[in-house]
Amino acid sequence: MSDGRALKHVQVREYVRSLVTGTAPGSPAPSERELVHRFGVARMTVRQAMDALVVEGLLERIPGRGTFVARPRRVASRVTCYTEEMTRRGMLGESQTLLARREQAGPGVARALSLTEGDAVIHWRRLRRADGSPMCIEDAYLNEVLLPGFLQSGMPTSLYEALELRGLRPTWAEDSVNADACTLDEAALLEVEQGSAVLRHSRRAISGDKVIEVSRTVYRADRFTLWVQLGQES
Amino acid sequence: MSDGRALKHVQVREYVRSLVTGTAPGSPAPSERELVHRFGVARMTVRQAMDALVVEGLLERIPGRGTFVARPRRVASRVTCYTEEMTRRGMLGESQTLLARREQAGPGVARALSLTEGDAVIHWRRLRRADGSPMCIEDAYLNEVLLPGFLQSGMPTSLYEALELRGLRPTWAEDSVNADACTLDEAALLEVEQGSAVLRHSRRAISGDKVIEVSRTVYRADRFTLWVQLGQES
DNA sequence: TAGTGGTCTAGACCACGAA
DNA sequence: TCGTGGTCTAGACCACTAA
Repeated sequence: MSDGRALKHVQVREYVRSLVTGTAPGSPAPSERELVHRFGVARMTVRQAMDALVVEGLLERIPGRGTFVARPRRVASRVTCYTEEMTRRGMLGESQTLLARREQAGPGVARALSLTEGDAVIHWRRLRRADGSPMCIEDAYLNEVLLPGFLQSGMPTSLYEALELRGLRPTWAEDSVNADACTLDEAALLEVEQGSAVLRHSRRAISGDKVIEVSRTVYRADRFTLWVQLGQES
Repeated sequence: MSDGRALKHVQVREYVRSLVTGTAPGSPAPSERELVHRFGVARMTVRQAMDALVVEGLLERIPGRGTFVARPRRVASRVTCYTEEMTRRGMLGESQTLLARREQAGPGVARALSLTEGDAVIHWRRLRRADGSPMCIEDAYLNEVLLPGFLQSGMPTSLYEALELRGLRPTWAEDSVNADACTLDEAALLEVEQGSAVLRHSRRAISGDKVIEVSRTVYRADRFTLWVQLGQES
């Protein structure tokens, strides 16, 4: 409404959105014919606007009754990094860089990053704390070609936020998780006894067609439980 | 085309779907005007058909160029049960029921199943094998009200397939995973040493608004790695 | 310039739900 | 019976792409 240049179906869509956001699921939206009169447009235009909101999951059509605010969809877990995850848990996440350098990809990392063995990668190893105590050790490998000058620009606090600025925030990830006993070195860094239970987490983080980040993280089992929401539903 | 009673936009949609399924991403779909002539329908009807395929992720429109087969979307992990998961891994999954009975829900299970403490639940405890060796011990709790006669009808091979027959297949789940050392009892059943690393997995499986199943599973860490795909992309 | 998808009109008839 | 969404028509003009 505020922009006369806007497409009509966009005007109608945003008008309806502004009406229904915040209202309870089940609340009625304006009828299509009512919007036709209000905006002086054809009914197909109104339907185009409403279709978008239905696909978006905001509205729900019930034939013979009307259009109503849909109950919010349950949505699969978002791909987050450690910093975001700890913030979500209400803990203070800190990182201590143990290693940050350019390396030549070994066979495993090369395959995971869809590179060739020997290609340049950024290896970033961090001890991560939550509320002051050790939580995990993370080894992240990044495709250097996609991140020119990354090492020189100073390491960011949140990797994924830094990637977002470059339009490379991962929107999809392949994760694997298993249990193990920690090694002597890990025990020292995590401040637990050797052989304590740990959660090993591997990730391939992807944005578009590109594998952005590959990481292996070892979590203290006494401090960390992984949470996942699966599937997609109405 | 085979059914003259079918809605026109459905006819067009399924005709286009049959044309493009199996063809490589980037292959052109028929143009909208071509379909108008072929089916003798209005262009809006064709657009309705194509819109559905675009929303579905099968097609991709490029203004000024045409409509093309989209590259398949990466999709978040489906909610699967043990039987399906082992089949997917190419292993033979077997189960030995250790316990299957009606119980009164304790406080934890009641809350997880959105019931009241003392409500009737089905408790099903199984030792699960893969290719003959122990893989995990699973304790599943089901809302008895949703599954009348479930215990009497004989326990199914695949829980989720059985639920599907009743229209209660979980399409969404909240999972949590952590690492631990196994207890003496668990060690005996899993045929590992006491204190061996295990993966503890909890699930709340949901269909629609209803919590269908709550389970706690302890996996042998030497045999099991959990795989998860996160996010949703193009 | 010709073809494509994007937008839009001004009607129409239908099945279904509620009163 | 009346209002709702579902389907459908037969056009129109636009911006963009490719030849």
